[in-house]
Amino acid sequence: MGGRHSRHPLSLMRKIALVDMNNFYVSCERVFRPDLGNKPVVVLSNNDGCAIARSNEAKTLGIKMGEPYFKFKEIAQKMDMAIFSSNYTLYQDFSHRIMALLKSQVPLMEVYSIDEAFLDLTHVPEEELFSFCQHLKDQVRQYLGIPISIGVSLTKTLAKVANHFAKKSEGVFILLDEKEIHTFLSRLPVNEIWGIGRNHTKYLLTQGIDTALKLKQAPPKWIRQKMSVVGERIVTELNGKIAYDFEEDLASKKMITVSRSFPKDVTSYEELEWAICSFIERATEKLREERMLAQKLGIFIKTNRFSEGTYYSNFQLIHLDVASHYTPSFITAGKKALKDIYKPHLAYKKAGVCLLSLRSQEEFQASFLSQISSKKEQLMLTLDKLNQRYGKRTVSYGAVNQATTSITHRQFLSPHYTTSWNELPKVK
DNA sequence: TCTGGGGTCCTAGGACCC
DNA sequence: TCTGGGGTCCTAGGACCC
Repeated sequence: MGGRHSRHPLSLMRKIALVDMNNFYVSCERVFRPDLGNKPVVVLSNNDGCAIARSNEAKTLGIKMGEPYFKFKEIAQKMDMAIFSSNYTLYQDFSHRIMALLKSQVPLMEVYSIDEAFLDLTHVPEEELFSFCQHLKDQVRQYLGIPISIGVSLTKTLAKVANHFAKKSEGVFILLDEKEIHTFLSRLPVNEIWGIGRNHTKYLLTQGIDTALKLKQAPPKWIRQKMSVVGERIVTELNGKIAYDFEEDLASKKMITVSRSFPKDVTSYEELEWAICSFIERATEKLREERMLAQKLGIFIKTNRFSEGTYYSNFQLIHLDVASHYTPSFITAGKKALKDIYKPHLAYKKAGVCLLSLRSQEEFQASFLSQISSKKEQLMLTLDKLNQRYGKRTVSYGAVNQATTSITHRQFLSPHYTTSWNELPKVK
């Protein structure tokens, strides 16, 4: 497959692979149910609300991503479709194992999502690329039972494109040759490009840009004006120049969210408060797992966006005095914020919390300690002056030492991370 | 009856400072 | 009538992703 006549000098040419696990959640379920190999299979979201993964057979039957279950329940029964509630723990575990296997085969890898990873294959000679990828694919299939597709090209965006065509062929697709890139981009609808969503598609179509090739050839300045740097980067990448390089460090999280749709409408303040508190509990748990602290808490509540009548959705952000990972301080703030945005006589369908302004414990600790110690120094200087004026021993230096040590201790070594639920009402 | 959950990045505009 | 200018930081909201 292609690449032999590339005009790029080898030394400058990056080869980037995108590995994508096919119909990932469905494939995980199939590992334990080989009998479902050729049957339509669908995995549902939380509360069994809508389809979030579909086997090829289910796609053929017209089941859309995100389609509510009640809308295709009938056809599901008629076609003997296998339906699963989602099991994220299982999928996460599969993902970790596959990523570890891939990582052991390449010098540089970036995990992009639960079912996708970018690999740097620059070191693999062009004529060996195909078999190298084929081997990766076979290994994952053999050891973990999950089918994957691999697309290789010059940039991440083009690797995504290559992967798109890999899915339509044998699962491996190498797209390095300029002419071939041209050909395949001309066959790709503009909305299939990574980063071009509904809104940009709509706009581009009005401008007569309906294929990836036309976007590639669009003037970058005009694109920048209309679609900001994001659009400009996409064009750059389509032209084979890297705009999104591998992420070096394992970037730490910038936000932690916990939210749920309620299976039934929630009307009482107490139930809502209970939900918010349990979300905060889970969110702060995640925060501690990440070894981080947060200084802001956001809470939101929404009524059903699909039902007629007034739609109410509100969000409230609370600034804590001190960054923390201590559940009760967020609970207190959350309860107060909920009072501000809660409106009685409404049926709430969804609520959630998010933690923002995250910092690593180490970073925060360092700045906190330096603040404390500079305060302490100031205090000591003042004490010196006082003692000189009024005679020594008037004020004890020991007291200052003790106070600062105690503050430090309380801030970082408190064992009381979780809260007790005694004061919270139970939901029947 | 029933419609997911968790993220990232960018921009414009306001507040504030010198 | 004339009414600084530049920088930074923060926030809300939009767009997109899996």
